[in-house]
Amino acid sequence: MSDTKTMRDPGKKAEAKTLAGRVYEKLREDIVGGRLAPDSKLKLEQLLSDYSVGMSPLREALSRLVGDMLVTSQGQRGFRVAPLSLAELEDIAKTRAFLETEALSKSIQNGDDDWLEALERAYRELADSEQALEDVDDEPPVEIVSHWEECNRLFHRALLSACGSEWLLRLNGILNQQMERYRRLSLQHSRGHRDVAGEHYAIYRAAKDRKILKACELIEQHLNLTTTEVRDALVEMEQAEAG
Amino acid sequence: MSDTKTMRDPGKKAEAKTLAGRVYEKLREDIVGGRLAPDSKLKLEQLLSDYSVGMSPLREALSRLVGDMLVTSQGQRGFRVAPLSLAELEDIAKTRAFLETEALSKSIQNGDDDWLEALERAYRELADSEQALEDVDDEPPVEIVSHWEECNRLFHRALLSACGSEWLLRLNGILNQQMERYRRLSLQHSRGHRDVAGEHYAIYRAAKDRKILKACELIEQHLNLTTTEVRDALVEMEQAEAG
DNA sequence: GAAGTCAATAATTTCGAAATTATTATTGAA
DNA sequence: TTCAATAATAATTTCGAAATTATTGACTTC
Repeated sequence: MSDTKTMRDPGKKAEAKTLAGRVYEKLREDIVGGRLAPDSKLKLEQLLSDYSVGMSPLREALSRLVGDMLVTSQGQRGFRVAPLSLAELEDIAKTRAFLETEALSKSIQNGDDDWLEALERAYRELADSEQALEDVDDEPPVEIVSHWEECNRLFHRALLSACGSEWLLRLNGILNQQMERYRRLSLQHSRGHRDVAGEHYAIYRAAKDRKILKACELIEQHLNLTTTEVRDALVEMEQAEAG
Repeated sequence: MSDTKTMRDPGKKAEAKTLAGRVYEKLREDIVGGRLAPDSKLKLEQLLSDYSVGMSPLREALSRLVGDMLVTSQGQRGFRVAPLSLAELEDIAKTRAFLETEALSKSIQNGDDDWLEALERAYRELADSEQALEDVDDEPPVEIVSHWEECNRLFHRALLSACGSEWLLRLNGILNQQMERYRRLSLQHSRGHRDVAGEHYAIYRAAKDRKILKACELIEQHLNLTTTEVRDALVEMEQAEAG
């Protein structure tokens, strides 16, 4: 029987112990996953029953989300889900590319054998989950998709993990979370004309071979392709709304 | 009589309307200003009476500070002021220089006449406040120092304001706030062998003349000098503690 | 009819005590 | 004496209702 108290999995963050922490995570997932619509009002009474908690942990969770810029609050007028916009997408994408190429470059420079080993493991897990996605015909079940998203996140993390700057990673993480909102939004509109697995492999090889410039170019291209997909989806949605 | 409702001063953020917001600002100032010692425990009962508020706004303020990385919280064990360390100082300094040079470069590229005008105003205010600092003999009164800090912040803001990326500014702002904690700490130990006013003038001129590379070099040097001062002060303090 | 005032309603914000959890002190056994 | 278990204490966390503030709609006035 595994003891959860001693299971300090360093990769996965331990499940929050306080109610406030758990609500924070649930709310964040619901915002990033799009179940709470961008710019929609967050009515406290509604949330109280939806998440089955009292006022204090709920407000605490919302306050933390304000810090993450996933929720906005205007004094005495409650909370809203942070809005999405084309302009902000461009901004987030550019800034993220800037941070991520820097981190990748430093990571390849500094990364030791342990880093390479962890990178290989992360890549293989990602490749496996991408294979699993290929193997299903139509709509992949959420479980598979959700596992791929986890692997994808961990692969990117592994790539940058040796950059030597906790703050660079942290700031990039904030942007990742923002970008993830946009990406999830565009999942339905995805046309699937992209070889994401191939892109990942190329990045992995360049990093493994310590080709800094090549790896940075590839990851920038990788991010840009995602951005383009999201942008198209967003434009389409805004046109659908207007028309 | 001036109507505060219509006074939307865009530079200064309007005073928070809720109790939670005001406590947040007070707490933040007390942490950045060093009145709450790094790594010290934040006892709720103490804070309740110190800031004369109830539990809810206090916890809300603390939660937001956790998001700003000025406070840490470990589930069921309360809050602590985020610790300071030499290693983190280096990290923050490097990351900040990276973001700030990028933002300055973009700002000079994009900045129009309005930007230049605002920059000139900000510089002149800063220069005035630096003159005021020169004019007093011994310990300058807190009022003067505090005004200089405001001007300094606004000058740096004006420099970067045309960079075209809200997120770059926001992330840099987070790092500024962190750096400010360290800088305040080192104020007592400052040896005054620095011509900060001269540095500011040089940066201002380079930006005004659109010399991108020169301006970036100067601001990087400017930040590095501050970092060195802070580092020396920190080492000295740690030695004093150990000895 | 438009604009402003004022009550009624609905929402957010705040309080203080109850419940839960960590920490310390004490006791008993090896 | 040391260690483990347990009781006492101190702290954090949570609840639900009271207080405050915004919003809505009816009503009067210009």
